[in-house]
Amino acid sequence: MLEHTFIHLPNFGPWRERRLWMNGITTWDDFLEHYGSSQFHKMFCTKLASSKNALHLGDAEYFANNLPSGESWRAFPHFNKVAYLDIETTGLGSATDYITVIGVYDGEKVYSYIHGQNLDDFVMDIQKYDAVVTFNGAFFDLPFIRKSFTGVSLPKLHVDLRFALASLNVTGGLKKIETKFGFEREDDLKGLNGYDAVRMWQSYLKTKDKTVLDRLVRYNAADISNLKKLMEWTYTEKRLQTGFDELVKLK
DNA sequence: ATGGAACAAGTAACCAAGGT
DNA sequence: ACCTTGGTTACTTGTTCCAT
Repeated sequence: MLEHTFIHLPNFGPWRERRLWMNGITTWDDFLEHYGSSQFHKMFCTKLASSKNALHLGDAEYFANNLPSGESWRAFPHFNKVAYLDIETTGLGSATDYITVIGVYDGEKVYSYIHGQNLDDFVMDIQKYDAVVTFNGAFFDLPFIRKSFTGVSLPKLHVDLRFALASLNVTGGLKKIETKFGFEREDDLKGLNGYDAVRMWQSYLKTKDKTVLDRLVRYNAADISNLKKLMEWTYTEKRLQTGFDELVKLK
């Protein structure tokens, strides 16, 4: 979707972008060809040349900086190193709360980082990724991570599904949305919520029972693997919402 | 060329919202 | 308890484009 995107140009909103599409200018190359010699459009052409270069180099940060934050979903299929991320903590963020588990799903495998074991490995490992996908991560997970690991560098490109889904009129918490989509969880994970994750950790600390910790880690893993399916659905719906495919098909 | 209507984008202030 | 974004509203600025 990026090479059809013009909304990152200054003074360009959805309406101007749509007008370009209607006039048959559907790609950056179309624009450069059509306006390349125009003095008036020089600024725009320079910007689009940078965009082409950034896409070629796989520079996800460029698009994170230039796309309006509600439009970062457009970059999603262009980068394959995507971290679906979710954390469990001892609470909602009072001074003494800390992270118990971080789960990262790369689309194939789940990596679990556990307090007291390998939690710190997260700081190095997360640098491999171009983008991060969360549910409500802009509020909760990412600030909590930044507070816990000062100076950690997280991928700049971020799709927060809570907001993306809300703009598609899908609202409510993650569990409610999963039910709406018919996603199933393992039997012993059904009905668990974030507060249960707090209690499982406390129980693990008290009893040192590995099966309790294992259940907490699997609960976390279930959250992130569902994020991928939601992201893919969100991408197709958001793309449909722009009207791009419909407009281009008419040509 | 110029004025101005119509609409888009930008800005600022405020509020609502889900997660562990 | 705590976080940060998007939606809403009301307003200002900017752009397009038609009538003159």
